[in-house]
Amino acid sequence: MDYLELNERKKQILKAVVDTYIEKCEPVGSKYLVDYYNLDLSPATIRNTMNELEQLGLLEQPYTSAGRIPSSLGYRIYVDSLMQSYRLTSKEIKEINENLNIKISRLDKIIEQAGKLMSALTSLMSVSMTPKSPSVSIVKIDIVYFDYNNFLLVILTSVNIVKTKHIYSKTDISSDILEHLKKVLNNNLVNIDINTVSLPSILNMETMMGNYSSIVSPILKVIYEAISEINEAQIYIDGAANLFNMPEYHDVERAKSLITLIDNKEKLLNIFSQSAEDKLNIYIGEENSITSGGDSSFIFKTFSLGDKILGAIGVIGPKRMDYSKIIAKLEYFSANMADIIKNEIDEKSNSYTAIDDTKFMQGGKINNE
Amino acid sequence: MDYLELNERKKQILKAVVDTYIEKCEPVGSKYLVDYYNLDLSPATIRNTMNELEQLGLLEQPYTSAGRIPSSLGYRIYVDSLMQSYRLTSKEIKEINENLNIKISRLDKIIEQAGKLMSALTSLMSVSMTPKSPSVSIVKIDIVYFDYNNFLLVILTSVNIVKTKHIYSKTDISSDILEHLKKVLNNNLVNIDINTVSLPSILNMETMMGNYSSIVSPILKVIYEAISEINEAQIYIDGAANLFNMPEYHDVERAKSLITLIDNKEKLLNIFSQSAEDKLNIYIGEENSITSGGDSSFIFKTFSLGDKILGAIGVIGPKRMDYSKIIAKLEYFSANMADIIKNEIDEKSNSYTAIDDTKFMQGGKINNE
DNA sequence: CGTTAGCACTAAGCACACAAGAGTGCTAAT
DNA sequence: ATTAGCACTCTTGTGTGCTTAGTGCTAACG
Repeated sequence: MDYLELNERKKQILKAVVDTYIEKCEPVGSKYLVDYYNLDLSPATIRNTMNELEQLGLLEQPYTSAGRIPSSLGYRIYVDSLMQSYRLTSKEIKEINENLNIKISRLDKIIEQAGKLMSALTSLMSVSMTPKSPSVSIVKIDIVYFDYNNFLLVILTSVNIVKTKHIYSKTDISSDILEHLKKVLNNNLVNIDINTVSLPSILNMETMMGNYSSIVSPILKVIYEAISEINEAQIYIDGAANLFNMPEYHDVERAKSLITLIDNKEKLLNIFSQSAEDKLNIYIGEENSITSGGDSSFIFKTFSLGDKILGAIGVIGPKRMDYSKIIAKLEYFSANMADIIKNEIDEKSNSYTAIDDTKFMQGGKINNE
Repeated sequence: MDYLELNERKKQILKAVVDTYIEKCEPVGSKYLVDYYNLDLSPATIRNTMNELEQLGLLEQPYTSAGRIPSSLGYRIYVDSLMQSYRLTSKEIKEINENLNIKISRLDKIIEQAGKLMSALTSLMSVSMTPKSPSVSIVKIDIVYFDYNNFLLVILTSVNIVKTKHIYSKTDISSDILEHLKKVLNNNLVNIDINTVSLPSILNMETMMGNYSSIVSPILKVIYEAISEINEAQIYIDGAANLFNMPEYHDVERAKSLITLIDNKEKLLNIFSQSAEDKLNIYIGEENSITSGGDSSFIFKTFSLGDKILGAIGVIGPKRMDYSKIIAKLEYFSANMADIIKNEIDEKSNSYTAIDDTKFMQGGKINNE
């Protein structure tokens, strides 16, 4: 089904139906269009056209002699070709800007916060994601010494991710051995693509450690783990409760299918990862696999600083969502996220910024020396 | 209303009503009790007793001439005094144990995973929390040097939390200054209660840095931030979709009130923090403030290793939940979490374990030296 | 020939009545 | 003190008819 096959009247009526349905969430009848759009046509003519649009698979009828609602394909044509792009009002921009003045500096927290804001702005459920970079290399490896048995592995990567991991060793390890290990690690792991690091290649380094190879072997495994975990993305969902304000999710089954995403984010991760960067991604109804019934749409966009992808943000809601408005907000958001983050760096703490991280050791017996 | 004021028959009937209602989720009538419990009484007698129990505020009638359902107070008496404690079957224990064999080592991930397991086991929504220690001190502070402008602050605490935070400085900082700063920090911050660290006390150290005070001043602010963030607890919610399987949450408003918790975890944090440690905490209906209508109950328990609290885990669901079974599982869980975590330390990676942590620097211009 | 008026038709929504069923409270008998 | 019996209450389900929104079709119209 192509947009070009539609004559002007069909386009006009399809657009009118979608616009109206987005607003009212009720099947749209011919009379309504006559009353509220100046089409200069009689209801009968509109009915005929609607019928043809139904034949084309762009409109649907919930039951005989009800009004029409758009099909997924109908929404698709609408989004691709018919919809007017919405211009944010200055009031809306002001509202966003006021809230974008985020007072935190961790990228993951910023992204989480952005998600919260996005769901508040759209009254939908928002999904935001920290970056998952396709090719990352290690810039530097360090090991911080706590005592003979406890260390902190620090890995700095080319995408400015700092990965830290606590290492606990039952056998004592002297700082000499550690220094040696550090050198070997930096010589062998720096500047190569993380995805090419294999367990054997890591264990190769064991032999380079000569006498210490057996002591160091388990540490290397931990390092391998840390490296493989660097690309783990984080997904935040917010505004789930918003769903219940929309009539389509008063049906418990539908609501459930979206709430399930909160527990199981893999699906979202898949969609995110197989989607285009820096482009608006729109999945309508059955076009995405996130909902069983195919009643929901998912729109998102990545945002970046320079050539670095910083994350992605989007919303999930009923097929009947106000695409143009949401797209406008999403575009504004992604365009400005980079600036916000940049500003943070400059303003925060008199030219200082910090990305922090807290984790727990599991009862390792760490003593002050 | 005290349990002791009830005679044997009242207790028996109250228990029977609660048990039945938990199972059936339908008002319980006198005839049902006669048929399924050998009370050796006629329906009429039971009706009289039920009436008295209603006067006492332990039972409620949805409408004239319906059966009875327990009130919050009724559940309370039931939970405190009437309920038989449930013994997990060997099959159930086996099921738990199989799933408790968690293959990860980060405490926060373990707790998240435990939450997932708990919700799967109970078919309710689970809530789990990482520890929030009342008194923590710093054991060691380190600063890892990346280049003249980028460092990683590492703080090791007495509760084995490793807090890391990236520091970016516009002005170059030599490793000499950094070494000096490290000494000052360790001399002044180690071994004192974190809650007593104030911003002025941190800025006092500025003067100790002599000539460098102005350069170091912003870094100290970041350090203060890091310290104040150490006690941040993390809350995980899982199994939200389970709610929709229960008739009480087919009412959208009720479901909404619980789903809201996912977006706004403060409420849960409050309840967690004002509750007893190492004791089972049970909040029935209006006894908690998490739901507007007071239709839900919240049960949780902290778990610890030695005298260290490792976290808390619990479930939220309808007042009509199978208290005895859930309590049994929660107890088993909290009793065994410490062991699991301990085992992890021993088994993982040939006597090594690691707690990791990944975060992002926001476009700081970090270069390999 | 495209457009429209007119009309028959369909299905949902709503109100209403009515019967069945579940379970009560009360009273009088045991 | 307990219970059988009965009237009463309220929910639930079903069936009926009316109304309403909106259709599809046909025949007339410019």
